[in-house]
Amino acid sequence: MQDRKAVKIEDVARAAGVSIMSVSRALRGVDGVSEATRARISGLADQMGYVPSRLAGSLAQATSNLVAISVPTLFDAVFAEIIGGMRETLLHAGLETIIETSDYNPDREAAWIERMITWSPAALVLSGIDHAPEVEERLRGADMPVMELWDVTARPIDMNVGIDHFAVGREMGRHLLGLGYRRPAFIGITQGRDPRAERRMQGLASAFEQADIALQQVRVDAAPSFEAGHEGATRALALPDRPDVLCFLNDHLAFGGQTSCEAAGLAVPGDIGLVGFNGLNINNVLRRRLTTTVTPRALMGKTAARMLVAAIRGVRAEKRVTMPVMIDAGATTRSRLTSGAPGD
Amino acid sequence: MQDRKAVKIEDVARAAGVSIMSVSRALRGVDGVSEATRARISGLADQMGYVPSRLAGSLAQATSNLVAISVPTLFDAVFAEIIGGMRETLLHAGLETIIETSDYNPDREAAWIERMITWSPAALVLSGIDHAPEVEERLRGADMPVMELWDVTARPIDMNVGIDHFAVGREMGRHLLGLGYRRPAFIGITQGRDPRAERRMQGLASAFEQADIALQQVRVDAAPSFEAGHEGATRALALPDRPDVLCFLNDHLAFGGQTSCEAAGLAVPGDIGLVGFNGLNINNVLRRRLTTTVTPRALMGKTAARMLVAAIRGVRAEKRVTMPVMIDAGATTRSRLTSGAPGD
DNA sequence: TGTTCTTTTGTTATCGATAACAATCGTGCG
DNA sequence: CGCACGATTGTTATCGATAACAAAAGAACA
Repeated sequence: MQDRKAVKIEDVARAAGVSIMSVSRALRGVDGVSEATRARISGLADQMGYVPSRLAGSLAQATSNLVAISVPTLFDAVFAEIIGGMRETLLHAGLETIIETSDYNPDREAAWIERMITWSPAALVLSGIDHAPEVEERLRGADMPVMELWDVTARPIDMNVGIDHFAVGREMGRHLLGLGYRRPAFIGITQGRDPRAERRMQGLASAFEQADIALQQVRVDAAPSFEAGHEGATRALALPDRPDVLCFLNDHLAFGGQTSCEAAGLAVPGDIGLVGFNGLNINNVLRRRLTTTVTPRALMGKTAARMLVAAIRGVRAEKRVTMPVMIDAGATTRSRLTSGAPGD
Repeated sequence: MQDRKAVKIEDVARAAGVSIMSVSRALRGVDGVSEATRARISGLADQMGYVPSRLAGSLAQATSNLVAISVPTLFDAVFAEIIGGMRETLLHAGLETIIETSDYNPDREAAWIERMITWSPAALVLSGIDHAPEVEERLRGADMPVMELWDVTARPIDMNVGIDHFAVGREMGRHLLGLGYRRPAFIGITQGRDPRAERRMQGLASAFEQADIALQQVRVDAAPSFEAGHEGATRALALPDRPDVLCFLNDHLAFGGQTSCEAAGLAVPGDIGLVGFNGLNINNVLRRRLTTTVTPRALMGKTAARMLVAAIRGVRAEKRVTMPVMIDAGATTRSRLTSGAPGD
């Protein structure tokens, strides 16, 4: 019995000698069929190789079980981890995920949202809080749950789970000040491409500013990557006022920068400090543990997914969650003990 | 004019004073409407904020524009790159992608395929050629294009683009033999979880076997990761017959293993050789370039996507493509020149 | 000017389910 | 014994599009 011609609900109904509604009810597990007939029907459906059509089902219900998720990139394990954190919870709730990579481009995100809306998704998940102008307007009107993830804002489109990037940067800045660093440099990619990184940089700058220290900046015109860090660090080391600590956009760049420093014959952390962001797993196997801020990616995903599932089911409790982060003091900055905090 | 109550094709038709079929034709860009009315209709549709329903459209056409892609994991940049390679081509052809991570679990893949079929996807993409038994049977019958990616087989379900992992392993084995290595060890994860890695291992073993050398094996019960390589290398170095070259499942494990060697006070490549697989970008910024096999991930994805698009449009030319790979001699194995190939 | 062919436009059935309401069946109770 | 109510089952309309066929309008030609 190959399903040469796909069997549909009607065929099952005929075979079972019941109406299609009974089949529909039986297979969806909703109320309104006796246990006896439900068992008979679902047995028959299995046996006949019945495959329901989500297209038809979703059309009739005017909503699908698709959760559409947009992230900037999958090359950064961070987003893979966030997605991983969401997926299990969503799958458990019978929701399918569809993933887009916007490549840090708001217009791409906007175009994708337009396309996704044609699928009547159960919910929409966006990375960050910076969107193309038309997007906000579009989504605030819709009654579909929208989750903005990874960054926080006082006025989310709908729901929001993330970390406070400005505070993260400031915290790290204070930490570095405490360790005696006085010539910090930030190494990132082209201004504005990664708004979260910009906010961290601003936080960092604000911390140093309180000590009347200016944060130097080096920008590489590339995607956030090992290579970008490598190049950025190389350029930073050539600055007239050579920095005593390099704060990278994230761990990836920091790893790439590390080799630049070694190539330049600089000892880490003796001659120069290196700081990343995220606390990737690779850190667990490095000889010299990177000083970084550890972000709760998987937990963030899971939290967001739980809130989404609740919202989809009509329960709307909390709307905004700021997740805690933790500085990993690491070994690529000098430890407090040995710091002789030289005035400059 | 917010689309409080979603405008549908009928509303546009009424507004334009034409039938819904004219609107349908006009907006899809199919033949059968004059240029004048097409322009008028699509202008009106824009203005009214009309958003077509893919659910309805796909139901009527009995096929969606969804291409469903299953990969083992997104934590490995390799799969992110393959997906990246496909996406652009698919998007260009008006196809949407939906991604699953099976976590190297055939049953999860099988369950996902069942779920995806309910969406009438335009095509299905699977990683590798090893599937749950029911999957092959299920898909060979279906008339939907199916692409098996990343590995090659003489008898694909439908289409197949990949590399010959056995040959890759054998090639590397010969290379290492030529460099004088005589005590090789393979470091992987639990047997069978990653079938491609097993085939590479077998290729490696077969090369060494021809020189009457046995390949030792170390298995770590974990996901392929930096940490797994770290632990595997540590264990390999403790073997009674200490290996002179460690062949890791992939670059990730090799990077993790590198620190083990350094921690053990072994010089690379002086005391021990390290070999990876894939040629990840990180290799471009390492002080010591990893000896590895470079795989054409993005190109593979692009090639597969092109073939899929053709198949979806009804053109079916080539069905099987084996992509070339290249050994990157790197600096974590001794160079031919300095090798004194000591007999053991 | 009438006929035929080609374009353009419209009508109706259909895709495969679910929602809302209608009908039937038992059973408890006065 | 008969009525009413809850549990089960069925009927019809609908979701929002496309396919297939039908009709009308122009263009070309004798």
